[in-house]
Amino acid sequence: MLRPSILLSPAFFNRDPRKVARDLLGKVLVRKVGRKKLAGRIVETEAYLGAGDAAAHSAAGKTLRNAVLFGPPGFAYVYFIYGNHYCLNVSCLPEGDAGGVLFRALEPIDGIAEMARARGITLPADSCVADFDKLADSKTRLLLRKISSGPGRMCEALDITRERDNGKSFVSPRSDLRIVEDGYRVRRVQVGPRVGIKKSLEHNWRYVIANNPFVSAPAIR
DNA sequence: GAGGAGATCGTCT
DNA sequence: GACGATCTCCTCT
Repeated sequence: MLRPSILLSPAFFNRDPRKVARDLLGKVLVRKVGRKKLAGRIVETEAYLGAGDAAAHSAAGKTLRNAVLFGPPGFAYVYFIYGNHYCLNVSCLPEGDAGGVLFRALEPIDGIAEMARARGITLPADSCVADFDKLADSKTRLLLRKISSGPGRMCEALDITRERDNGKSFVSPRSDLRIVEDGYRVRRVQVGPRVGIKKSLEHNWRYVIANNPFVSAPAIR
């Protein structure tokens, strides 16, 4: 069940992607599919900058694919990767400056059964993330983790595709893709190098909620 | 549990 | 034509 929530404003995203990435931890990503609501707490992000960041899609300048990153802050940049997966980002910085935050993992909190179904996962009837730590059944814990622990998994769980969602606003109350603040407080944030890239490895621009079981592998030590 | 390899296709050069 | 901000399955330990 969600607590009362406040929609994040464009100003929240109109900042350095590294600050946005850190501050997004603990916020809730909400997806509306018809009358159903799917939601998950953001537990892992990565920041990508513009021209100075060789690992960023925007490093080589504006193209048809990455145009959203150069647009106004608070919009969805969705791309297709490895012939199999979609990845979801949010644009940061003012229009004209490229920058974004990649969502890497969510802790499912609403519409869990629907998200599991979208991933082809069948959950036991009594499974509930609220008491994850008390779940004795390690198989159920593993299944819950597989719903949205990874950028590709997360997009599949939320039914996000480039065709439908690229360029969508995260900050409009009418959008079916929103990020809200529900008062959750992050106790500790861990930082580390970004995953799956070969350039700019010296930067620790991956942010995770410490000890959260829904963070994607490899965990930061 | 860890590590390796294959799948598969859009984007860019 | 090469590469990639990934995931899953399979094998080995």
